[in-house]
Amino acid sequence: MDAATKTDDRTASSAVPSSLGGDAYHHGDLRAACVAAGLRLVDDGGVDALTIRGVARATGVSHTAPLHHFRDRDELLAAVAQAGFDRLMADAQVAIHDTPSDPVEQIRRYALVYVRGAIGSPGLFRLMFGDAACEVGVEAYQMLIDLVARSGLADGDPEPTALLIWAQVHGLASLYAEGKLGHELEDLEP
Amino acid sequence: MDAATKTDDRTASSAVPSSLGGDAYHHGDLRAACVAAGLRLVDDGGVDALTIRGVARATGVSHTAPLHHFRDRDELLAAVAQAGFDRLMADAQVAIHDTPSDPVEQIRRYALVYVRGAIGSPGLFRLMFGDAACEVGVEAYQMLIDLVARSGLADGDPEPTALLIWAQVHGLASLYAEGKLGHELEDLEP
DNA sequence: ACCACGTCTTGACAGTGTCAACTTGACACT
DNA sequence: AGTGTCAAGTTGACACTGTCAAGACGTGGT
Repeated sequence: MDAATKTDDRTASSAVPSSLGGDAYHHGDLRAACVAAGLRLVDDGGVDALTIRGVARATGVSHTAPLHHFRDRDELLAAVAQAGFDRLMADAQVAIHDTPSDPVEQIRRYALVYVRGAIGSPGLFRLMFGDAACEVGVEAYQMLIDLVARSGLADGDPEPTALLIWAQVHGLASLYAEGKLGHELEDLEP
Repeated sequence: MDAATKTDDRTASSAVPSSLGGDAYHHGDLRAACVAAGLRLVDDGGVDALTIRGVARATGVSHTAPLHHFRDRDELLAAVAQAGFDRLMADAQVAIHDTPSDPVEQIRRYALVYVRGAIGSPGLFRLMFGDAACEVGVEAYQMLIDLVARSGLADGDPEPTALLIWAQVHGLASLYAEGKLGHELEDLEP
């Protein structure tokens, strides 16, 4: 067991507004520790393995301690999904940063990050798009809209085009995450 | 309902629910009844509402009776997903039957059935594509491959083209099922 | 000093999946 | 007849989960 206690880096979700109250208390930062443990549990074990008592055990606290940071299990799931989106956005930003003058190439790299994320962490991907985490993920979509707008692929409103691209990429990623695809598209990966 | 199709395999040949008065010790066809109840539970309540004890209550048997027809909960989920695919296939067959000479139109109708199914029963759709029901659903994919092969849209192997179409349609359907889309594509529905 | 509040703990309750052992009914056989 | 086998359904139990109600701990404010 590593890093279960006192995870003191920018682990996740400092972008959350102040409505969720303070952090850094007795445990150090139990909320962030729960999210980190939740990411690990989801990665090996799927969404079902992400339980309140599971993250409590993983962080070494009692079984109801996480409930002081998440109203119920759905809120814990949403927080972990938010962390997944943060990671996705960060990866996309890194992948895009190399070619700031080629928006079409940026869209392609965005799609690659998306699909690779689904392949690498199918459980997390399924949580991000398959559960009550509805509000979350809007930023990732907005990012694609901006890319399409800058690419000139769409005349006028970029949203319909972005929607189709999103659906195409999301569909491929979903099928990969479900294991329904093998290596048909491996040649897509540069 | 389309419950009594091929669900019978080991009930001793006859065992027809003659005089299903309700007091029979042996339920007429508990397996089919569990699948039907499971479809209802999933429709209103989502995948989490589909529990062994739930279908047992809905069918009026004891809480472990379904376990004689489904090894565990996953097998129950898979059976309900299979029923969903059966319904999807039947709807697609009906929609396609009108225009046997226009494969491209058939593909369009297939996609519409797919997306409409996701909108009409998001919980069932999520179960069909979001859980351990991996093996299931191959027939629906095979059907699309056949349509593409007959349409002449692909030169040679129809599978890559079918895969892209499937991903596009599946992505749209997923986003609808998750409630991430409103009515942007309503004009697609004729 | 004191008190308040946020944090965590203990303890409990209702559901759930799943197993073991038993009972009931329907068939086949000699 | 009787007997046996076996699928189908029952009760009961165990471990696990989410969630609530009180109480204990420690830190900060006054």
